[in-house]
Amino acid sequence: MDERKRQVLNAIIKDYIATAEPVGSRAVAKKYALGVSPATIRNEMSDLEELGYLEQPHTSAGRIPSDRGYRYFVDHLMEREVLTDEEINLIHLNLSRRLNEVDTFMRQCCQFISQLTNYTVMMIMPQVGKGKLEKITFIPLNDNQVLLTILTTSGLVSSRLLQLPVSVDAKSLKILEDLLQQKLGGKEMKELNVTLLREVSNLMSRQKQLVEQVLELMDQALSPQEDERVFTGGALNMLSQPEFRDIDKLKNIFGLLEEDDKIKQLLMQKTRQRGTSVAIGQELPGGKMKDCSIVVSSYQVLGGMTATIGVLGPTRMLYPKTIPLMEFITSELTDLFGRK
Amino acid sequence: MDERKRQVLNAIIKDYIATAEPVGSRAVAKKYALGVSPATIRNEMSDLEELGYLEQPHTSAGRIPSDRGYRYFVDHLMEREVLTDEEINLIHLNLSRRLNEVDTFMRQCCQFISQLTNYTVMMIMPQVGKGKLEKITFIPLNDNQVLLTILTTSGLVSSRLLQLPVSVDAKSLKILEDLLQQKLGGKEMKELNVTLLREVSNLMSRQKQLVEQVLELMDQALSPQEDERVFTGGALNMLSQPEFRDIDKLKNIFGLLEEDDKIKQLLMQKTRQRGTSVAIGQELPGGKMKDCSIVVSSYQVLGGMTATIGVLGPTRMLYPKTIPLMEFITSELTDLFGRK
DNA sequence: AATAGCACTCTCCTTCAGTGAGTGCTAAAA
DNA sequence: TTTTAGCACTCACTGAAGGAGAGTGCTATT
Repeated sequence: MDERKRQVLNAIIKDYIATAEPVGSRAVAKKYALGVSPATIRNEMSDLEELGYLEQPHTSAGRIPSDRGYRYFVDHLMEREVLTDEEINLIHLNLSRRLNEVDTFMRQCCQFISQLTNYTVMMIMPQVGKGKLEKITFIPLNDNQVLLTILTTSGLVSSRLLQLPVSVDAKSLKILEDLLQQKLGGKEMKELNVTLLREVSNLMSRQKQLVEQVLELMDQALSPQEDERVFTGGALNMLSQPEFRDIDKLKNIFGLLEEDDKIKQLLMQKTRQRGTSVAIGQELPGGKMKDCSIVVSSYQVLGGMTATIGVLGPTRMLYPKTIPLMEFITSELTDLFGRK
Repeated sequence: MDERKRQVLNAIIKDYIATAEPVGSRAVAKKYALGVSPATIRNEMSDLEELGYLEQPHTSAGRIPSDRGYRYFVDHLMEREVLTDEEINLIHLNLSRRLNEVDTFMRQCCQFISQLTNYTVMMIMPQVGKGKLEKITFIPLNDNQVLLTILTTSGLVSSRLLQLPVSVDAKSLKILEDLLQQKLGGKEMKELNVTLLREVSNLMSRQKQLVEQVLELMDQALSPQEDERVFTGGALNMLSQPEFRDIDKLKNIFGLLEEDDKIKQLLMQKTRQRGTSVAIGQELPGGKMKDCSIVVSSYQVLGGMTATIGVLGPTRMLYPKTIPLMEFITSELTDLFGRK
């Protein structure tokens, strides 16, 4: 893999990313003045194909990058674009705006990033289940309804509405609250399973039935299923990509976007790596997304938890732009959620 | 418009709904034994076209229903399908399941209805802003964060996290809470604008600055924009409709689905009518959705508020199935939210 | 008033040749 | 040995032409 091969590969990938059309030897020689003739380029292209970096849709067409080609491009060739001041300002403006409840914030964030990148965005929420419980509160709303709010060390608030089958007076509730606070405060959220809760319930022998019911509701409300919400935005952007003119491909992708579990799987797989990573084409699980890539980036929240953002686009993605963008955004988010 | 014309129109629309292909005179005569020859049918079809109920894609093709034709079908011709026991059970099962926080419930509801109908579903949440304020609570979480929860007469809870720029002690907060409760309790939510809040703030002269800030945050948090959340589900279903093989049409529709404001507009327009109503093709505003219809249905929530569900599909929609389905679902929801 | 017959229209499909972009190979030049 | 020019070849794409098929509209007949 000598220097000229790299130049040729770089040129082809850049051109293909820009045009979505197979790139011919003549075009490379012309646009990216490498000082050699098309014939020479052809030889190099032939070599690159043999090495697995390029593909040919049919014998008399130009070349397109293979997944492996993109991988090499991302790892070794591309020159990262530097964010413009304008973009930086825009990001600051949009991310610093009133720190809402997590839910709203995530939704806005998705929309904003999808506008910025022109790709589809998927996010998973910082998992409440992973911090330590800091404060637990019951608010009696009326005889049957109680609002349960939980604050974790990560600074996240999660609130759930509990429908009680029997009425409870405020005093009993207060006692229960104090007890739970005392027993559960400082514990890891994920330890709050039925077993532990039941232990507590044994202590409250007086109103055993009530306690049991409250605890069961709590357990249910805090289940991971409820916990790890998935957000998406900018699915529309997929429709503008020429590679997804085909309805069947679109069906695959939109099908995935409506299944939260699949998205989680997709994002979690890459989350272990710190910072920003890329999965290209076949590197994605399932095989249904062979023409897609995702840029996955995590940000830290207080308490050592991570939240994850994924940008989904065609393999022919603007990596040199998208990757720095996501790195910057997640570092901003880490800042935002990292300081109290 | 004699009986036979109606039979012919009915037959054509039923056939077109089933096949999405222009319907010819021969096909009508064969499948829907009307006891007359294709030639006779042709004459009737020609008349129906003159009356505006049918259209012809080109001279030598069969006929397809016009928007007006569908309208006549929905209003006068169609035989409503009766829900099967299976469907009724399924609906019961899915709607009665644990009454979660509104948010989660709405999301699940959207998904469920889109699966049931095979169309795209849009919902707007019961508007918190339309009930009366019943109970207001501050929960101090730490020095800077306060959780504001509001219960309305409709039985809905809405909670918002407030970030205070200065720290507040619990006692002051309690005083403020009591005062707000006293002054604002029983007031219509939509009256809770800055003016009224400021009035309150004048009463709290001691800690004026703090109060101002809290109130401003409250006002912001309760703004209608935050209030009227829009949910969608089953956008994927659109991709299976043959009329939306065309990417540009899809873009229009998906574009709309990502704009909450447009959806609100769409649903609100029809909401005034009680019960279930249908908007067909050009009857929809904007002109971008000329091949779509929506079935809009509202359900009542305690306190006289209404929430709205819209089912979006092609004009060639299974009206006889979808309309009864939506009527049943909304009546179930009214039941569910109507009883305490 | 309903129907059979028939010419006519228009789309869709297939075929076919022409065009152009691009390759791969070979032989000559550097 | 590497690079280049030349050239034949391949293959997708386009547009024209022709045939098939579905369906209509008109007219004459029942």
